[in-house]
Amino acid sequence: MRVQSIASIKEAALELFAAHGYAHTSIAQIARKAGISKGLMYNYFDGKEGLLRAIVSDAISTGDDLMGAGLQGSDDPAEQLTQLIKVSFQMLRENTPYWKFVTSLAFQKQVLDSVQDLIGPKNFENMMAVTPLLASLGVEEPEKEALFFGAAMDGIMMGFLAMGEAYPFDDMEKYLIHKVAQMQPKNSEHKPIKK
Amino acid sequence: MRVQSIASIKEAALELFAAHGYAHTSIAQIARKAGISKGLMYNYFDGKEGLLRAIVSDAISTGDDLMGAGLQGSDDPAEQLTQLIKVSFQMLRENTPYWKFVTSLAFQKQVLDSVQDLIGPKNFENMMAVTPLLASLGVEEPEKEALFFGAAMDGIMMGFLAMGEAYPFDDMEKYLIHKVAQMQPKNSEHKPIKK
Amino acid sequence: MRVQSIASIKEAALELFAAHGYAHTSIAQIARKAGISKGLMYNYFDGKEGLLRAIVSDAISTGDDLMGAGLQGSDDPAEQLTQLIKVSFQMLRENTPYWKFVTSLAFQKQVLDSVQDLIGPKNFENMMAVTPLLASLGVEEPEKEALFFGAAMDGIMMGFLAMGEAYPFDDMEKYLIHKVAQMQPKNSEHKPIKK
Amino acid sequence: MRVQSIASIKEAALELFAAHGYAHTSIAQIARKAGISKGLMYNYFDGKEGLLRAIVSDAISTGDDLMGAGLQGSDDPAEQLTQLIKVSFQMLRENTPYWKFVTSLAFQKQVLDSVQDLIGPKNFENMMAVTPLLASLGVEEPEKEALFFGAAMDGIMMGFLAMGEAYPFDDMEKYLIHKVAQMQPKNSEHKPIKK
DNA sequence: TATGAATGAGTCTTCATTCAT
DNA sequence: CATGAATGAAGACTCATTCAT
Repeated sequence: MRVQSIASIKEAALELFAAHGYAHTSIAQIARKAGISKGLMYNYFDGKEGLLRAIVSDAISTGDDLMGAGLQGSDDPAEQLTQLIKVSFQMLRENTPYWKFVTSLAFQKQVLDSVQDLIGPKNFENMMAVTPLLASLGVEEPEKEALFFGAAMDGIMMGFLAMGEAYPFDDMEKYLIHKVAQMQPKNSEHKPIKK
Repeated sequence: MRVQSIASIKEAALELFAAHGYAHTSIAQIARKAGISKGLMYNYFDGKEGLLRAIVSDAISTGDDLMGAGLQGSDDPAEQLTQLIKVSFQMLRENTPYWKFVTSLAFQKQVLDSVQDLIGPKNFENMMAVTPLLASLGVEEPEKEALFFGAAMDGIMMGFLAMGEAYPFDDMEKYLIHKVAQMQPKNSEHKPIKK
Repeated sequence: MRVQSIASIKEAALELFAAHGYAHTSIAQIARKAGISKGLMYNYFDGKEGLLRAIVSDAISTGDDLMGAGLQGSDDPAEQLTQLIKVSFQMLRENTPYWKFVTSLAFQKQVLDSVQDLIGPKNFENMMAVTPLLASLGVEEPEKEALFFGAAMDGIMMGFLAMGEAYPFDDMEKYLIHKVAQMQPKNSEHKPIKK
Repeated sequence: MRVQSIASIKEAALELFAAHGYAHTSIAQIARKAGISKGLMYNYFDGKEGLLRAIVSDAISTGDDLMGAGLQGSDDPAEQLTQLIKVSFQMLRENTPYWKFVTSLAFQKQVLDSVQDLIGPKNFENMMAVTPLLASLGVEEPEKEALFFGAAMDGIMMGFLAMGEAYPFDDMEKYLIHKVAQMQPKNSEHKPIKK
């Protein structure tokens, strides 16, 4: 029962935050949508901000799991990169308003610092994961290329989130995968590095 | 005096919006900082939202002017691209909080739709400007590459705006310029790079 | 107009605080009684607490003025002490609920510290004023007697405030004055000290 | 176990009331500190108010017991008065926050009337106990002197409670005892002071 | 052109109390 | 005897906007 309530609160809040933004979603709206009283929310979360934190935390876990799963599907770096791209694009496609919301938090001073603490390190972690893959593909400056690659991913997401269906999202996914394929070292005699 | 008042209102509002966000800046604060009364603001702008619209509109003009100037400095596509990059990075460096704010607007449902109408087309326009440059550099799929390139620019901006000084902003600028240099067509007989 | 509003807010708040206590008086009640909107209160005072502070501050000023006036009516210490007593009792008689309220604040942790800062020093100041009077009346330990005297005054007030009309307030006033009269030095040959 | 629970609830509530005030202590806090559930509290007490009433009632009993013990230590009125003073001061010294809280209740309209019914008569009872002692010491107006004396005690308590360590509490105790000693009747042939 | 007093709807948050289990 | 999930009313505070002057 407890678990049920918490879940429905989070769910309702997430949808409303994604639809109208954090600031423009009231506790009353969340409670109404979740089918509970306003007060109950405060039994489980540390205010509106705590609720946001919980949601973002969940989101990051989900993202990490998906990314992790993408990496484990293969030992080939090119394949892994491709998987990473596919998983990311799929995530965005399936839950567009939600990721739009999470991304927007990175820019909002008005939103609690603690949330930014959760989001901030993600960029860095992503780069750390991609760098060795690029290195084993023979890229000259793998760290910078990882940053560049990550930036492109973010930018595509940004374009998609900002422009919506008008953005050639699927084409960009293919283009990225195509670029990865081009990175394939000619002399692929030495086995891909197993990580 | 009318012009003077309008300018000081915009200036004050911009600084406050950039510093605390749109939602967390009150009309009272703006009026105080601008040295005018709350009422006067309503003589010149259509409420808080109208003020925001005016500011964003100015910002976009400024950005366009800078971009245009960057393009006109040379006839060589590689040079022009390089200039575009340099100008963009410089703009961000010189006015970080301001661009962080403008960028954040792209993600905020809470902020007036009319503002998004101003921002939205920018991505497309940028792509339109870059595509012919890439084409003359012999890039195979210039449209997609323009989008990709623009996305990378946006992503770098995002990283810088979100992470601040921790982001290797200068390095990324060099890396981008380096990439442009590599695009140089083989038959570069007609125009050697000057700089 | 501004002055008028501020005055009516203070007046309404004072009456309500005195009648129902600080915690049990709502901003809505104050606004209704003062005939203004809830919001206006926040234009002039720093919230409910700021309003309280302003009221207490006013009260202390009033008290100081009355006390000062009491002391200036004569050069004779016994007369001055008597005046002090009379003025104090009169103050309590005329504005009982009000002083009950102010006194109660000294005991309330829940009420802002800054209010206690205003009230706290009063006890000390009163003692400082009475000590020289007692000294010139030949009292052996004037400082302690001043504290004792002040304590008795406070205690009488407390009794009156707690018990209301059942407390022999007038009798106690006479008794105090009688005690002061007994302090009169027999050899009153040396003139009273002029302060 | 019932007794145990009741005791721990009272104890926890008393400490919290004393530390943060009645209004600023929540049932949840009390239950947590007492190690029981919120619901259980309502099995034993008639809500928050009933709990307060029970606590105050206990406090008054304790006070009465101490006072009674003080009176029974001797037959000499002066000795008895001295004992009363010592016991009272000791009580305050040992449990300052607690008495500060109980005293504050006398001033709080916000707190249940029924509590004031418990506290109110105390003043009167104390006077009734002291009057005969003063009479046998030859004081002229023993009733008024008893009230005056009681008021001084209350006032000292107020000063101590309001000002804390800054108040010369110990000195005032000695001064009071000194005053009692001076009341000694001239024909003190029958019983010299022992201590 | 300019002021700032005034409004009132909208928000978050707290908490004593109830009740199904 | 005991729990704690759930409620809902109440309260403090914010702020864009209006309007008489």
